[in-house]
Amino acid sequence: MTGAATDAMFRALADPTRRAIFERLASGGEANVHALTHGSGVSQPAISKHLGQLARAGLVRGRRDGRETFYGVEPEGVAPLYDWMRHYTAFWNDRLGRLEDLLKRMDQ
Amino acid sequence: MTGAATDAMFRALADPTRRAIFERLASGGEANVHALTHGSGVSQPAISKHLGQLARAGLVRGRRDGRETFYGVEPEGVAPLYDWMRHYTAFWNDRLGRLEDLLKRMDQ
DNA sequence: CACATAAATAACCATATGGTTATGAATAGC
DNA sequence: GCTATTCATAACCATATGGTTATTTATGTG
Repeated sequence: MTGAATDAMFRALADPTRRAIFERLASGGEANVHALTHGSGVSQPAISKHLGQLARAGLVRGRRDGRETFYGVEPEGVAPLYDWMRHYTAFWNDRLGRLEDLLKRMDQ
Repeated sequence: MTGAATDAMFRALADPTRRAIFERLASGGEANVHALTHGSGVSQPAISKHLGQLARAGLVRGRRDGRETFYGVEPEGVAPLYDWMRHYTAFWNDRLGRLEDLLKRMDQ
């Protein structure tokens, strides 16, 4: 039905702590686990678990550097969200479809 | 931070059964609880509870008619999703922003 | 080498969540 | 008026989920 990727993504984004992590990485760029833990209100293991879920959903990616791991957003990871919106809501389908047509015409 | 509406929406869409209900209403138009229950794999009370959560998230709306309640999607309810995508991902911000500019120019 | 720091994992716990059956309240139909 | 139907709500239950405190494994640093 809805595809495993879509499911994982929606579930990953359902938790406010995880959304906060994603939003921070999206706005501020890469950060290591230590930095993400600081001021998050939860423990380091909690952050690591959230990062794991976000990574499994394709929303972030970890880059190991020595004893640190730097995480950053995976921009393409949000695509299922776009597709879902496009596919299942007539309103946004019209709107986004019209926009996509325009873009296509511009590129020609 | 993320706004109560956004939070309610993401949580409502996190469950596959609820997404299925929304998708069905989006594709097939209004339906009453009885019809939505049929073939859903879960009981009528479960469907009613899901509809309640979707309604509280602003994603669907119920219209009482006699002893039936017809539910349909609330197209504007998905807006927080669009806003979130637009705001927190540079990739889609560029893409959607560019598209919105084009639309605006077309309207003038 | 000894020690500190970073992050992942393990083990555990309280609670949120999605489901169930039973019941209630309102409306339709014979 | 009696009965059936539709939906919402109540009460309850099993499990998923998000959190915690160890602990382990690497990697730096004195």
